Amino acid sequence: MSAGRKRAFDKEEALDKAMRVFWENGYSGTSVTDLTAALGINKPSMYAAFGNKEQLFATALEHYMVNYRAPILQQLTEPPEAPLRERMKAFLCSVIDLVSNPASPKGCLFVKSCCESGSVAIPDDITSSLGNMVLDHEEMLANLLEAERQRGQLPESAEVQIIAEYLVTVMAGLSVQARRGKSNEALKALVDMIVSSIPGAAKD
Amino acid sequence: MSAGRKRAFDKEEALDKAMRVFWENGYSGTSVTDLTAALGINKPSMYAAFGNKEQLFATALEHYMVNYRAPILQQLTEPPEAPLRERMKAFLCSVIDLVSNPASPKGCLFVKSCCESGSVAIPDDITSSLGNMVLDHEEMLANLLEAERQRGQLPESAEVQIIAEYLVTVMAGLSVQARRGKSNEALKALVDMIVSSIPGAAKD
DNA sequence: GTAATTTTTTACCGATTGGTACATAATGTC
DNA sequence: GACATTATGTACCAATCGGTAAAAAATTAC
Repeated sequence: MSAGRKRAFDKEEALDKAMRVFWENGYSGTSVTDLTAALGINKPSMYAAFGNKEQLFATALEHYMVNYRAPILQQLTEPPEAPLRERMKAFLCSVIDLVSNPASPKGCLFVKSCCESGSVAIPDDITSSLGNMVLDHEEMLANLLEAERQRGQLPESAEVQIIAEYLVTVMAGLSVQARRGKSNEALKALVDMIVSSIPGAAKD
Repeated sequence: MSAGRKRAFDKEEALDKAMRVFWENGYSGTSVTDLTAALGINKPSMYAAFGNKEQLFATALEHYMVNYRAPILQQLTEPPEAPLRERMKAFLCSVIDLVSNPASPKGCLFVKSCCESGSVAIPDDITSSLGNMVLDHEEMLANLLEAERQRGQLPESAEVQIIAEYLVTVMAGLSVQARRGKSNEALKALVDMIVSSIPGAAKD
């Protein structure tokens, strides 16, 4: 065990709180004072634990992607015996539950950050890593859909790359709609229509 | 004619420049100094002409809605003899041209602002007027679709409200995708898939 | 020309920004 | 207990934030 005074706060808890401040207010809209107030710690403690504002944001964004966004993907693959159409509906409903959860800021932190990226106030490192994240996400979806196609859950002619990009686009749109106030129920009323674009899987 | 020194800059031109700064960097990411630098004027001139930062943003947003976003709606109604499906494609292509125009900031200022809305740094007036704008937009689309339905361009059973919300959702998604770097061509490859969700209009 | 009016320029305001120096407090090692 | 190590609290930094006071410059009305 290393020597020294013990940290008086839980680092993982603090990270989740910081993530929520960024989620609510964005990178530019969040001040270091906002963060330390929400975390209940002083600035030197924050800087010692997380580097600086930019590094804390990057860490918080990754925390969000791993703990909030990534788990939803599971709905798309399980249970494997369910029709793809049903799994897609469940997947989209989970997305909607995330972006319109009453216990969290509205919308998706990732989508919000993408909209903010490219601004002069956003560090270049963050802008480029956000770009990579979207590409990775689309690639993962495309691979997953390709596997479904080979299993016969999509027609042979299905363009999995296009479908993946369509899904990412719709997910981003749902996030914006939730952010501006659309209810969970209103968004779920769109799911059938969204899924009906998927070739083959759309058939009842 | 009123007395006094003449304004040395064109107010409408300055408004368009200010709009582009907000479009690129958002409300929180834009400083008054950024604005005066882009407009080539001093701060007192800006405050005299546009009030303050918040009022200038509200004016710039309206300028955007009227001059950039609203004209696109025309693609959905003209020419009236074209099939709705074709007009919808043209409409979505115009949206894509707006959000991925090389001569403008990427994405849609309106969508970007919706994502920023609700943050503590955003004045409440702006957040609520953004909410109204989305509702107005959806209502306008729904009315327009209802007229098409009565013309026989949509099945009798078509739920025009749902279709309108679906379209607004997809438009927001396209904006986010453009912002994070997707090309005009890549986005247009999604149009057929998007339109194929529209009942009736989807049939060739 | 003179007065009234409006814009521009310069210089400034208090408050807040992200970030840190430094002393103190608490812990583990020996 | 002495010492090295780490965290905390206070107090501060230069820079920038949104916004303005006051004087000079330019214009029209008379």
